[in-house]
Amino acid sequence: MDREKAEKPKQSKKLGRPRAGQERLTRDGILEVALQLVDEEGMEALSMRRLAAELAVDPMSIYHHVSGKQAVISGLVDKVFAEMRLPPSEEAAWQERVRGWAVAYMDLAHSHPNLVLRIVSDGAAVSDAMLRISEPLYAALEEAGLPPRRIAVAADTVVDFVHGHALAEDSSTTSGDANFEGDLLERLEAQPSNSSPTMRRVFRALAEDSREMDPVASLNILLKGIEADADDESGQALDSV
Amino acid sequence: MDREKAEKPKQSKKLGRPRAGQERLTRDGILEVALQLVDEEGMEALSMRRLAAELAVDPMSIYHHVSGKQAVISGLVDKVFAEMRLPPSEEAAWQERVRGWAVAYMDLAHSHPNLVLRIVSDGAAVSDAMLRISEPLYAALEEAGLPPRRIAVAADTVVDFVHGHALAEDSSTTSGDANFEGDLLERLEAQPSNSSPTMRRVFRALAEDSREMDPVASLNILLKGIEADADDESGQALDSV
DNA sequence: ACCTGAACACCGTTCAAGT
DNA sequence: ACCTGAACACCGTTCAAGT
Repeated sequence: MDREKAEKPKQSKKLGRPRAGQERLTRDGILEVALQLVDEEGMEALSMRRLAAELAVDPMSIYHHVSGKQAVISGLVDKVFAEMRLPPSEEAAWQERVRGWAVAYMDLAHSHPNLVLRIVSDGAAVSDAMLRISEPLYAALEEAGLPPRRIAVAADTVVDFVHGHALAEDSSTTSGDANFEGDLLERLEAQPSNSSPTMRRVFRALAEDSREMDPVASLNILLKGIEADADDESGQALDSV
Repeated sequence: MDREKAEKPKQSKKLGRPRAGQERLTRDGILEVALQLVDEEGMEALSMRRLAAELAVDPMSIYHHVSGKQAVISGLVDKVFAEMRLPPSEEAAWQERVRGWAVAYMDLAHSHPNLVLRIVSDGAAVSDAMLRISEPLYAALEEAGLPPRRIAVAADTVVDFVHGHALAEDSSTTSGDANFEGDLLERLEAQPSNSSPTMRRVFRALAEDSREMDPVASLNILLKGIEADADDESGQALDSV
């Protein structure tokens, strides 16, 4: 935790013998420096050799603590998930709790933008972490009165949406352009004039509307859909239980 | 389109002069072979050098037709988007048309699993392609009677969900394990016994339920939410217009 | 105009050796 | 036990030269 940061590989390679019991290199220390590197310079800056330089250590030394680069990345995802903190919101309505969970998860992704792609796609690392953080989501959905199968469907829907949204936010900020929304309208109007009439109408109206697009509006759609599902006794098509 | 595939770099490097006007290397030909390579061997098999070998050409020749590796990848994403075909479904209800659009997009992602990560995250390539395929989605949502702002929110919600779902499908099949669902229950029960009671209940019930998890169930939740949004005259919180 | 080869500045990882 | 250095088999891309 309070490991000293090796700011530059400026220290001489010859260090004094480390105090007994306090190893120079630890898995946690490696991950901490790796996370800093990724946060500051992006995923493409993370190489085993660069990481070693940052740690003022021979590249190969790292392999004594983690099995390889893939393990470093998975470790980072894991570490970031461990940071997720939910608002306390115990006796709130289930809708509020679902919203709170989704927002907390979105914030988590948002606070490490360079890692978003791995967070949403590193199946192995994520599924473990997901198990640890998802209970409040499932509990809230159970309180909505849904049977198990519909709880699972609703939870997947929320999680998949959050993942997709995190990616969209990430690649719209990452890929250069500041004004992504107005940009779309421009490119649309550069197209043949009979194409995409509805989108033109929509984006034109949006251009005169300064309000930000709030992902909570999407969450509200999800919540209304889940409510409707909870009120529907008949079981939609195949989904009773 | 009907370019001959260079199966192995078995041809001698010394080729006869190509027929006039029919260049040996074209952007399309490069992308076609690259897509085949990615589909068959995955993203990590795609290197400029490997691609050149597949084309029986010097690695550097490729740079005369595309600006670099990133451009190849964006080109692939673009190419794949161009393949999207919607079911005709003109006079269907708007719900049916939204569902049809989402399913077609999911199928698109599904048919190139190794490219999913780029499809959902290559902002630059995607936003162009997105403009070309999204009109039917926006048109269906307009028919639902939503004002522009809510059309945009609903469309984003659908797109983000589809992206998240495509990723989840991809990494659950990619990351080894066959039985992903049962696997979760096992790992859950290996945890301290007081943890995640709701999730245990849900997954236990699901384990005795052989039916597949159908993403259409999630789409139905979205549709019910959008319907509720369309029926709500008051404008939810900040979203009138 | 189009293609090539050598070269540069990197990668991740294995393996045998050092302290 | 922990760390190291050389080596292997790769990368993407620049640049000057060939036909």
